[in-house]
Amino acid sequence: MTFRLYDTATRDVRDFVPLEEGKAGLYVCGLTVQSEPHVGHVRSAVNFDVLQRWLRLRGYDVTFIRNVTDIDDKIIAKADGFGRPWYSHAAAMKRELDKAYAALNVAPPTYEPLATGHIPEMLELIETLIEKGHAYPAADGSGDVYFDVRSWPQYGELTRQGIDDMEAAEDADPRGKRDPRDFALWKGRKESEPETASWPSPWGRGRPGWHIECSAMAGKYLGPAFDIHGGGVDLRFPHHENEQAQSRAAGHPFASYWMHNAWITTAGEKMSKSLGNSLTIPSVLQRYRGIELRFYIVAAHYRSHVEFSFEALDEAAVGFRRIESFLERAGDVEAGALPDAFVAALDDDLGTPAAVAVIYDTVREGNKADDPRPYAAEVVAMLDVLGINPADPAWGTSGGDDQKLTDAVDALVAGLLEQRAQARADKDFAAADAIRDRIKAAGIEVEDTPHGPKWSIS
RNA sequence: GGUGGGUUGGCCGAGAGGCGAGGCAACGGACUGCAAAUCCGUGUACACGGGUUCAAAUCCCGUACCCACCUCCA
Repeated sequence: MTFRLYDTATRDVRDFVPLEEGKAGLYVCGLTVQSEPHVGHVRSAVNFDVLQRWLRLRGYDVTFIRNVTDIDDKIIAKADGFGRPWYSHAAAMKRELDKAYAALNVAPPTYEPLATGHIPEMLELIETLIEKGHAYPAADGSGDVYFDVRSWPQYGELTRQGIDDMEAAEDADPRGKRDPRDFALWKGRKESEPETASWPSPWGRGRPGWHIECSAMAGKYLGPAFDIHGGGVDLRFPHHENEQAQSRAAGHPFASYWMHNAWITTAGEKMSKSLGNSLTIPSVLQRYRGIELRFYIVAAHYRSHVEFSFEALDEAAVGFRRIESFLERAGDVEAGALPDAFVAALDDDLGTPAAVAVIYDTVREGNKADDPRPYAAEVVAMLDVLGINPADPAWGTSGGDDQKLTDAVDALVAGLLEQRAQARADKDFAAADAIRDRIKAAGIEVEDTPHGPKWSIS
């Protein structure tokens, strides 16, 4: 059985055939670090994290590049609002992003290049495009350089659009463009912009256009041709279309497969960066554990639109706790083998919903069995693939004060449970229940198990 | 105008021609002193109208509604 994935470019599910046997080169568009990350951003990261884990488990030597855009219009504009330089703002938001990734157990990529660290590579690519007749410096002396879409007949092939069918942007400032659809490879510095946000170039000081960074960095770290390019659906056009056009026009075959994750919306609206609402990662993590949010994300297919709601997240969290309590009952086990159905699910375009169903089936079998451990071993292995194994150290240890607090509560509850045990032994159930109710009033649930009573925070 | 996607039971969410994915909730039962947990059972769900087929949620035609992208976006 081979891994199959949906390729946006061909619009069908195809066998994954890497360019080089046993290796997989993966480039994913990360974020523009302009504001706090929200649930939608993290969905993309989690989806591609699962892809990375699956490819590795499938035996591929994976090179995973996920870039960070740390210079662009919005960053400059937003930094102004904070009263700090653009680079300071970008760095601060990058730290928030890293925290969010860590909180969701998103494994780090092989390398995480910054746009500002690759200006020479971009300039080189732009010059190649000019030499080949696919780009030109603006005639208006602005210092801008544009990609000439009319010079590239395949323009629009990724998203199956004809140039003449495209609407020109309403706010399109024709500037020095030959065609309104031409896009900026390089932006000449404007007087209003900070000097620090510009770099020297053959066309004067300026900064890179948005798309060129990905072409340059993918080329540098993965080579002119690589296997998979990913990102959110919104990036298909213009970003990915432009990336592909400029890379291929420069003579690079570029990506073999394109993967795009769907949106998470709220109240029917997409989470735009401008909303800045309650769905930032820090705010969601005040109410739910990272592992619960990740489970919620992974329980839906990456290509399906998700309408975010706290009710749905609640349900997911409750369901996930059933898996966790099964593992607690089973005790410590090593990861075992993956059930065939689970492997088949992930091989089929990362079918995580079907994979989660296999986890639940296994949990049920384990709950029925005299010895749950073999089942727990399978469950642990499956959870590891999805990045939601509660025992994974990535979720952090609750040591220190938490542990001291737990010990203190345990000592107090233990005394009460002894009294209750005595009452039960005396068949004085009214007294026994009164003790249990009193403990419950403090927010602690008592359950009787074959191994004696157990308490947990309710 | 162009391009892509969607509409599944009380709710979430898979599936892409033929045994009702899975979860949450609800109800009944087993277990329990009672609970909890766990297990067993209970649902005739596929936007609408036609069509193809022995068989359609799944394919075809049409209709309605929703969403995304068209140079800031995960």
